[in-house]
Amino acid sequence: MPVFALVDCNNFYVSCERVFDPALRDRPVVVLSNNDGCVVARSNEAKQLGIGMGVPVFKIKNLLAKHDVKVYSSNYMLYGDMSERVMRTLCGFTPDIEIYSIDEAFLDLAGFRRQNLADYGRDIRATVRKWTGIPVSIGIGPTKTLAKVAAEIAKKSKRLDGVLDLSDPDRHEKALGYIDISDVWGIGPAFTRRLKAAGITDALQLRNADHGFIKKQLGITGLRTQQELRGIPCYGMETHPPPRQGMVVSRSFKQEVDTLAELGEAVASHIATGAARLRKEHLAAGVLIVFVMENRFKTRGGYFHGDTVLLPVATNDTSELIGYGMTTLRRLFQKNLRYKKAGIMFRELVPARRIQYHLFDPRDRQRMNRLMDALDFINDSMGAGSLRYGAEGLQEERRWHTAFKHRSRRYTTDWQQLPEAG
DNA sequence: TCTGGGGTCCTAGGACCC
DNA sequence: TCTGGGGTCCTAGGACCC
Repeated sequence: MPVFALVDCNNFYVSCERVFDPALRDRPVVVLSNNDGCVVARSNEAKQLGIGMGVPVFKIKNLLAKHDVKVYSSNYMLYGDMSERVMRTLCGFTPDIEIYSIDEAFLDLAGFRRQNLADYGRDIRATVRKWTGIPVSIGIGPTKTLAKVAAEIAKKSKRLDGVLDLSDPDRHEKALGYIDISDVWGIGPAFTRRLKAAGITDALQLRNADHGFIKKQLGITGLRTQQELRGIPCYGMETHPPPRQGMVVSRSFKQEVDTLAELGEAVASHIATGAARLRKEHLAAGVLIVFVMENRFKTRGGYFHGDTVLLPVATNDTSELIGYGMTTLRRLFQKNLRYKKAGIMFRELVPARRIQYHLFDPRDRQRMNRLMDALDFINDSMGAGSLRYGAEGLQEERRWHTAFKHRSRRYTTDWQQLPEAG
């Protein structure tokens, strides 16, 4: 039987910014989504001001100004690099680790049962803090869902020192009573509504509810969540990530766009990004989907316009994919529409080494592979976007670009942007 | 005026077949 | 005029996660 520990970075993006700017400590700080649209991370001080997760920035402009909240655009290069450092540190404590997201990992501590697990957790927490500067909370339990519950309480409680061990079933009842139904892993807004309508408001009530009722209301997923709250594991450790099923690259625009030329640049650049990612993962796509979207808050419906291309041979060749992408976009494009977002999806992914070639394929694929290798080498060593296709556009300021008005420096991944000691 | 991006899984319903 | 039943596969939409 595994013992799950969830290690959860506190306010991760904000914590990353604080590592490199200690002046942000004890101050309200928020980090924004792409295009500086919504709040995606908040310091505890910002949470206390009532700033919600996912709130559009324009709705809280006054609040931000009034309390002098420090605002940052997303800096994914920085956060991705900090995440790697945290995960590497965790790997030193056990080989049985599942990296669940950029800021969370499950560890299997079954081999450490003879020690005091909470002590071991505190050791992990202190080490991560010392080596990376990132504060974490740790929850321990017999299922992933209970480990999540424990971490949630550990994060909020002042007395717990950031670690809570719920491996003893006698402690479940009290812990579950603290947890609002909407904070349970697997219970989102729709399930919360259904459960609250039936008078179920906390995790303890959910655990004790009639399982036939839960199955009927929430389906098999809800039932699993309930089982997990009862200490019966439905989800195991996934130490090796399953192969991905698809890949999406999309961005909304700084300003709305109404010309085919601009949309073409956006789509071509998303294809270039996605194809490079495919090559990095040694995959090729059998299907390309191109889509453009109008402003979903202004259009009554039907704001999504997409079209699918079945590729004759699975490919990760940027130039070939841009060719198909542009043909598709021309079919899709409508004059007099104002577009707010463009994107591409790759589906039917196959390992690049096992591509099924065509007898009468007109392309010299080996030659193109060598070209892509050279392209990737240059962009890896000189920075993404150093070498681009003309179709992606070359101008500095375009309406379709994404806004990042408050981005911090790439402290850890760019020699030009190292932190300076004064 | 201003509202992110990238994933997975489950389910219901339709098409199709025998 | 009567008018089955069951299996599989696919897709779209909904729900969830971070």
